[in-house]
Amino acid sequence: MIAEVYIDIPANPVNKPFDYRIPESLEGVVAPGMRVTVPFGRTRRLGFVTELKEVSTFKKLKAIDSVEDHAPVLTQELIDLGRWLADSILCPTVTAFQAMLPAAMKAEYKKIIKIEQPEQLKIEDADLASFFETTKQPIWSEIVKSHSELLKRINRAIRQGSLSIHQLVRNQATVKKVSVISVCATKEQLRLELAKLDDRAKRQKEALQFFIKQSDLSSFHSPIHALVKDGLSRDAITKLVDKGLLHLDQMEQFRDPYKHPVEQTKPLNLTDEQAKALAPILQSMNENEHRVFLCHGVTGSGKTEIYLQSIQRVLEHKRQAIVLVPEISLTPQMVLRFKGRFGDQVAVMHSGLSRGEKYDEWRKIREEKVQVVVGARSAIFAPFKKLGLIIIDEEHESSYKQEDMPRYHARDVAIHRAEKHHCPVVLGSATPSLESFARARKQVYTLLSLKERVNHRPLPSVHIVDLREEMRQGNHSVFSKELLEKVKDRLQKNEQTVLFLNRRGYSTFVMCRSCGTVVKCPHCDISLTYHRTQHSLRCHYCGYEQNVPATCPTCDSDAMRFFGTGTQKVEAELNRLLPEARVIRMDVDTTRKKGSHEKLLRQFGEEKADILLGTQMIAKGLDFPKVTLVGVLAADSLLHLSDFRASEKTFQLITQVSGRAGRHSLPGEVVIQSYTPDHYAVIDAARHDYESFYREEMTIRHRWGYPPFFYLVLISLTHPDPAKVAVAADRIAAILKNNLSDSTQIYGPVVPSVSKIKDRYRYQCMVKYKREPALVPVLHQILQHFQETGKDSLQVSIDLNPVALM
DNA sequence: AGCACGCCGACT
DNA sequence: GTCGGCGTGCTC
Repeated sequence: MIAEVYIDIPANPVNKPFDYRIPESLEGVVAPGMRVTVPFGRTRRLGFVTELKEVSTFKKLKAIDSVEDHAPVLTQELIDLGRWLADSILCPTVTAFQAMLPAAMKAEYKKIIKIEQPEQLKIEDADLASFFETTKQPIWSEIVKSHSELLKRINRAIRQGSLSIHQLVRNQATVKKVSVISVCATKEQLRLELAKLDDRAKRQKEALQFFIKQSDLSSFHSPIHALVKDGLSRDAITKLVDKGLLHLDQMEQFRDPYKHPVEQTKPLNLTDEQAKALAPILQSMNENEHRVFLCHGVTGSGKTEIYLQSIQRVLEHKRQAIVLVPEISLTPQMVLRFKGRFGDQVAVMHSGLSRGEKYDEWRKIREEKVQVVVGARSAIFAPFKKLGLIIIDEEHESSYKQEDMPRYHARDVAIHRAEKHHCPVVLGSATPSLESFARARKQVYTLLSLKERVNHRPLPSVHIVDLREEMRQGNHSVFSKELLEKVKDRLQKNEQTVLFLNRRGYSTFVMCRSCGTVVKCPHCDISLTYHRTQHSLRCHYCGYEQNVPATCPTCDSDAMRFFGTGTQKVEAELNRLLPEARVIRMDVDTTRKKGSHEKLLRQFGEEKADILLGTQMIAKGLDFPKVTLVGVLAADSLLHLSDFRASEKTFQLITQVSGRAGRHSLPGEVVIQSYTPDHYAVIDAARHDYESFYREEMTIRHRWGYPPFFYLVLISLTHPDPAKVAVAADRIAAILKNNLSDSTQIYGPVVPSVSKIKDRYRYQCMVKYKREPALVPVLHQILQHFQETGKDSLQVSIDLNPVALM
């Protein structure tokens, strides 16, 4: 038998299956979807078996070395999905496979130097021989790092055959094991041993007495650490194991990040609206019919309950469900809602888990120990065999699109998988993406509308504050008079406030007042942000950090001033203006440590703070009864991005943040501060009028030829040498113009607004098209010709349907 | 991605 | 003459 194998090298020239002979010893063991180690060129690599066959067009086949998995890690459906994905987003097929598996399953490659002829080596190079005698595990890469002076001599020894190099392929995935003790003796035998034991063996006697006391010895088993915790001695137990009275077993265990028992909840009564929305989803499941639903429901309209009750039906049908939630709203609160309803049938996948935990959650899915997975983007690849439903909450979120290779959109993958499984997809959002809403309008998707909050809580009243007016009246603070008054009022009433600002750090840039120089990152084309806690300037793109210059680096004047406002500055302002207020700040800087995100939210929930101040990450999912005021400090901070989705993002953000107010019995109020208070994104968000925003934005998209009216492709090039990128960009633009149809428009090459990142200069070309059959072949050709490998080379990245034009 | 092959310059 | 620079091309 012959296996087709995709080699674990994400590069163009090896992006095709390689044939390998299956040795007799592995006949019947190797199956499609398994990982194998194979000899490749002069190295050994991991590969994915995609197919078995009888004949190959190749004459001399190498044999598979070993199999890495007992059972396939990719189902047939996922293998096909990987191929489809690679084709549709132009990435190597292995990259697609890799994305479907937890990181722990990525192979680790090591080269180890082995001594073949110790005697010969001693004669030829006694020095080297003694070096290898003292190093236990001579790993090639480590020797290159710390003993590079030896390399020449090692190479010569290899040529002469006294040393050789061994390629190791290590699978990082490890299964956690626990030692379990059972008893393989009768009580009689135990009593006999007890009598025989020396008086000094006090601990062994204790242990024996413990086991004699057990009611049912034959079925007794317990992890060894539990026995130790109960006061028995580990040494005594192992002694008894040695004597053959006890038995020690290794048992596989899942690492469980959510081990606390969860109180079970029951389905809630649905409102008429909710019931009306749920019915067609259930019907579609009953009929095994693939349909895409767009559930457009205002914040607080009870979409989650609809999800939960649809999943209920999935489980009744003995099928499985995937629930995608944006990473930042995958809070413990959210997880609890699903665990509360479905208990241990739920696996959770998100970045906060350790490698091992993620691997175990994944294994629970593959081994069919769970029926539901709640997770961020990559959970869309959960290896379920009988999918009954896929839910994508907050469907408009840009985090569903992976921003680096493989650049897939979880929504597209979901729809593709659901088609294969003949099951529905439910997209949920209070602010659907224009693409999705347009499809619903065209009846490609089925629209489900929830216009009211559950229990008929009114949507919060929204006030827009004109910051220009505020400036004219001499108020240069980050707080308008109105907002500050309202915050004070909440403090007095013992209610809580959420303040939202989309910038972290203290101030966004440092400028010299006398010559206008702005301090920039030496590696990126971006101004540095001042962080007050460390009193340093930092680059939010590459992490570069430097001290604040005392004088201007250009003109040497000491007129360096801080401009722009970040969360740190707002925090300082709050402390100054309202010293009695307790403030929690949440941004990347305060939530870097594992678990701190949850900790801060818990503190706020327990009313240990009056004000929650934060960036993006507080816009979603928060549901605290005492929050009656939400302030958006700079509503237009996103509007000035040179991105056709700027208005859409602004509208979504304001709507989402506003939704945090007044979710319970106390009525909510929202204050939006803006320099462009008459922008339709601001006004429509304030009026909670999605339809109106949709109409205005669609007119603009139509006028400028943006999605959903046209499709986009963004081709980005980077190179350390600005001249080289420019040349390549020109040539690529020419190829596009020559090979694509006339109705397709090619823009660029242009230098993007951030022209350099991490010492690499950037250029971009954009393609706008409606129908373009030649597109994929032409893009393939470009990748083939221009994509180089290596660090100081031209990097070409192609983004089909980009979500951001950065 | 690695690694070898291969063809040019500056050294024991 | 050799060592070693990195351009090119292949890996079932």
